[in-house]
Amino acid sequence: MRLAELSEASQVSIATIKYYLREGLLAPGRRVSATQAEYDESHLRRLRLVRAMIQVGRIPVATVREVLRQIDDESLGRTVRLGAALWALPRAGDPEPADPHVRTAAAEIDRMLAEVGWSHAAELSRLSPVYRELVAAVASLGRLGYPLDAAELAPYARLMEQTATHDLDRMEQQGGEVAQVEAAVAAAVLFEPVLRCLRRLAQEQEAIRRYGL
Amino acid sequence: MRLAELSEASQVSIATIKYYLREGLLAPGRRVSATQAEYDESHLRRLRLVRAMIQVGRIPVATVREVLRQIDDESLGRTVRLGAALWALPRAGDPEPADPHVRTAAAEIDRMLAEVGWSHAAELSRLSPVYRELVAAVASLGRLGYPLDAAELAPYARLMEQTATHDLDRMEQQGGEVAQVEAAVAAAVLFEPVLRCLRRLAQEQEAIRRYGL
DNA sequence: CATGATGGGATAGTGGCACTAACCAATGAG
DNA sequence: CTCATTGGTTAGTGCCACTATCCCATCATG
Repeated sequence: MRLAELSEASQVSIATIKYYLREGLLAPGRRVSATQAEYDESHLRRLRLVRAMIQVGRIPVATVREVLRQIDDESLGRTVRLGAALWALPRAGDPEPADPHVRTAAAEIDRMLAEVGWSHAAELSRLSPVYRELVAAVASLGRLGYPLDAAELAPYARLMEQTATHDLDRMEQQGGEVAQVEAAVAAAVLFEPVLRCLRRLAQEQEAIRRYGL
Repeated sequence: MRLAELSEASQVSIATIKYYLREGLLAPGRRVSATQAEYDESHLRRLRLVRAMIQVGRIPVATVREVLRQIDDESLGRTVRLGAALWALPRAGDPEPADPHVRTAAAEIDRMLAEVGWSHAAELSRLSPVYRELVAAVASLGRLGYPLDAAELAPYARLMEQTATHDLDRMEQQGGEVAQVEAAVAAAVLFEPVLRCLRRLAQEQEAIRRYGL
């Protein structure tokens, strides 16, 4: 497959593919000669993943590069690679630890972690960028006047635990290690719009059920 | 409260507040005189909502304006106002109906709606921009090689149904109508990062549980 | 009353980011 | 031979959320 064909198959313009090559989001093709390069299915798959992360997941190019670096790091085992790829994802700034809203948010989240039984890995969790992002999100809700305590967070956490089980089940159906980690990233990133839409549809349904049309 | 005080209380720069006033995201203050204006708690609350929507929810300014217009539309009842505000939120482009991935995605979603019992409002659902966004999201997953069928969507839908119940319970705890609709928007928009983080934490937990550290 | 701060209004500029267009010399296919 | 394609490079575009600056009519204070 040449560049033009890759562009045709992926519906991504040649200029954009060149840009991705430049930015290191796509491995260079196998050089057939000094001015010809051959691309294969793996390039097409990777290109689609990149597009999906950027367009559907709205992930900045620099972050995508970082995630891909983890996916392709052969020196890591599956779990670590998966974790590393997921840890590379968050894009929110860290919370300000002096802010009182942040302090109460962190305290409630810790209580919630204990409540749902994730506390055996609470130390690990606190290291995770996801944890800090969660603190920031809960704090900003508190600042807005919608405080969330451990009791309110816990049921949501349990529901997300169930979705996570589904997610990993789906991941395990994939073949190779790279494909599995790619599937996990896809699940983490691309599934989010799906869940978001399902939740809003469910909200509409529930509102209709409660208050009529 | 004068502009400088509003800026101080909200930690939003005067220039930015002026920008929001210009863009119609914030009602002008009560004019005390030709060159003085007075702002109150409602301005502060609204300003915080706007900031949260833009910074946490990454919602474009034009969309925020549209959502606020619905929130403030006194001529609508609560349910309609809520629906209108939520319908104003989506920002993804409509799917291309000719695309085969889109067609299968739509078919599976319709089967899923029937399966989870939302079909009594399926016609309404299909009108909703959320529905079209869902179709686009599922289609793009399919294009990436991760097809989702009705059987896989349904459990997620049921889980989101449970979160939606929680959401509306929380909303009903709010006092006035505007506050309730604002709370619903906050739930729809600002809760998403919280859910996203919880899901990723849960994925980490589950990965550790399955594969060890 | 003098003076410095504050207000609204307006306009132009900034910085980040994801492309996008254009050009180039080398090369390969028909 | 001739024309299309390649990788590489550079500069430009368009959007968007601010941000900075100016203007000058007030207003608060001494």
